[in-house]
Amino acid sequence: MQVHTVRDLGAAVREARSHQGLTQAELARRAGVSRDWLVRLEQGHPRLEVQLVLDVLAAAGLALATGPQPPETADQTEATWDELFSHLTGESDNG
Amino acid sequence: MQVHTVRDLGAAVREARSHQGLTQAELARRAGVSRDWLVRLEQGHPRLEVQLVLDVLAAAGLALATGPQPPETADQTEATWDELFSHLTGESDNG
DNA sequence: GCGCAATGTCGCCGTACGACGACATTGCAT
DNA sequence: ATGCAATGTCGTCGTACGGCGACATTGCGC
Repeated sequence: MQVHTVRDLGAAVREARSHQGLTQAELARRAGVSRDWLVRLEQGHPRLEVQLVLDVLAAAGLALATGPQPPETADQTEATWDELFSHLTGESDNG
Repeated sequence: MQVHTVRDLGAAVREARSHQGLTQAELARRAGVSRDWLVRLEQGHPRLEVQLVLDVLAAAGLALATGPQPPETADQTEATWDELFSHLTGESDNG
């Protein structure tokens, strides 16, 4: 999933969290932040400490990668979140 | 390039910047941050505003992506930075 | 040796962060 | 309707951020 704004990060965290059945309180606990703060992240608040964001990403089971922007990118069809998290929500999703 | 800490982000920005022949002042100008701040980012300061970080990433020609952590990841051999930026520093790298 | 550009550092100021505790609201099961 | 868990919001406090301007240092060319 491409990340351009904090809203994207918030959405990713929220998806990952709910797909794992974690509450805000639990994820915040694991990541070492306040629940209050986690709410702000999921809402896309722009002025958050970047290291805390990275901590939460990790605690939520999300990896982050960077690299050169492709010179020109049209519409890249990406997998849905349900697909991305299929290995967490239910191993056997066929049938 | 995997991003785990702010140091990783700082390194990525610095690489991208120098590979494009940009000065700190110029990149800071384009991203709308102070040069002072950009120095802190490249040094891996952990308490930076995440949205500003994203702005600089974009201004430096870096894309950011997130997704579920692979269940188990051994040592993934990645391309070197020189390879990643070959299309910026020199189009023709063959021969 | 000299000048220039780039980088890294410092002190100051206005501002918002991040944690905490309490509360209101929402969603769901019974 | 009731009870409970989860979520979102508010006010307060201590603290560091982010921008600014100036300076020291470094690296390079001549």
